[in-house]
Amino acid sequence: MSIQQNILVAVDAVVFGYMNANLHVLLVKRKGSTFHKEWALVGGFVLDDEPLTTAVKRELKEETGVQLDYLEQLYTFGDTVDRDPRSRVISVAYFGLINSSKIVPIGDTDAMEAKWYPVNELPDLAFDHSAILSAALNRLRAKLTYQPIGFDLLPNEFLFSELEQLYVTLLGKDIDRRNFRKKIMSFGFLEETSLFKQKKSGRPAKLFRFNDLKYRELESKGIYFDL
Amino acid sequence: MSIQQNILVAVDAVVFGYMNANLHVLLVKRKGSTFHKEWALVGGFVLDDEPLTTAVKRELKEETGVQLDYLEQLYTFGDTVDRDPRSRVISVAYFGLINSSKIVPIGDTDAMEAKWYPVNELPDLAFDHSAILSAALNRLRAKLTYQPIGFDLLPNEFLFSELEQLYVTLLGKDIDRRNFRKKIMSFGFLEETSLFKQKKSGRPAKLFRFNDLKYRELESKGIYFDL
DNA sequence: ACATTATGCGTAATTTTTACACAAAAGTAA
DNA sequence: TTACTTTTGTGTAAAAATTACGCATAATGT
Repeated sequence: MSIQQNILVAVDAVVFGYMNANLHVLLVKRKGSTFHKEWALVGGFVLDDEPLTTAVKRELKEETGVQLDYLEQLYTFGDTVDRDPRSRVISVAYFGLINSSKIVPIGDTDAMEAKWYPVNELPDLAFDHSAILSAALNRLRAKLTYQPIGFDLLPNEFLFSELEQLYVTLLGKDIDRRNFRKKIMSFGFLEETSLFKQKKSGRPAKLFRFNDLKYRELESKGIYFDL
Repeated sequence: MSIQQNILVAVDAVVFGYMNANLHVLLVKRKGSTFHKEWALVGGFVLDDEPLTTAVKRELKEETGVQLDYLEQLYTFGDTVDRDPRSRVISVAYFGLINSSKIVPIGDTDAMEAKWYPVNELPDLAFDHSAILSAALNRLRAKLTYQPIGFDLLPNEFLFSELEQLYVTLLGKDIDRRNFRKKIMSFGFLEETSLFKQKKSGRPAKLFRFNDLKYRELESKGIYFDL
């Protein structure tokens, strides 16, 4: 078998972070010849002997230094704009989340190269990255309602009101605080800590923790988590 | 930008058909040098200027002559066995369904090259095709419960008992005939025809038809279809 | 005509979801 | 120290959805 192909394989990552009660995406300013100085998703070409997820993590490390808490394959975009005029590129897009307490503020200087953008204040993006980002947003919102994925966007210990706020922000619809709490607690993967957190005013609130082990145990029993 | 890559891009299709009250998969017997005479999914290399779905349809036509009623991207398998020892291959897997009345019996001769296999009597498969098939089965089963995808496996006109049987077979759990019917009918995308079908014995049953337009209208209103 | 097979309904019990209000624990300002 | 504001924490009743369940109808075969 002797196949001659001229298609390049790339990976792109849509990485979401949650800060200031808002969803953010990690973008980098391109330095290459194509789309020079434009904002784009983190990504790049896959090495010959490199697994796809390894490629994603490598690019992420090289370009931003960020480490992921959640990563899954999103979709493969193959019928799109070329990166290099001489060759077609197909891009395997990934979708990642990062724990908000691990977020390193980057790109606040003038010589910035990577930056967290609020999803409702996005700049124009290079390539078809707007389409990829849009697909990732849909996936995130859909997944949020049947998989406890929101915890990967919060710090390890968080207030119930923060969790609630996250859902309100990402799903864009109101939640009844009491019913929400009842539902989440009924799943059994959240545990109270002995810690409290005091805001500027109001009653101090318990901090909660997501018990990943417990979650996996429940999941393996085929239990569903509809919100 | 001058990238030298040695990765080949292929597509593979897991095509499901439903016949004799059983789910089947379309397999082909390989003729190439690698995995010669072994059974495999339909697939092949993507042409340089060819969209991915076009490649899937082309391979399908070339190798089996089958036309699809439903096609969606499944997953990209990239960390797997090489097809060609000289190069790495990543494969974008697709997932397709075919209307059971369009199924052409193939491969019943001795010189067969393509064949419908019942999913519970599968032969060993070439490459990592077992893993791909398994992912497709999971996707099919999951999707069946929130999207009216089962109709693409049935003839245009079908009995309610056939639809019910399909769900029982694919989901592997019992269904209350009356509740099932109520639920499906409540969605509003099934319509009665004036036709009847007579089995060997028993009361003749109405034939139903899936109204795709109506479905899309409902779907665009954001209505969900949980089973 | 009688037994057998499969279709086509309707209603009551149970479970899940939704709606809704008030007390408790802090800070702040008079 | 008291009154006011802010935020957390909980329970119950109404409504909706799901589940369980039985019997009449329309054919075939003997």
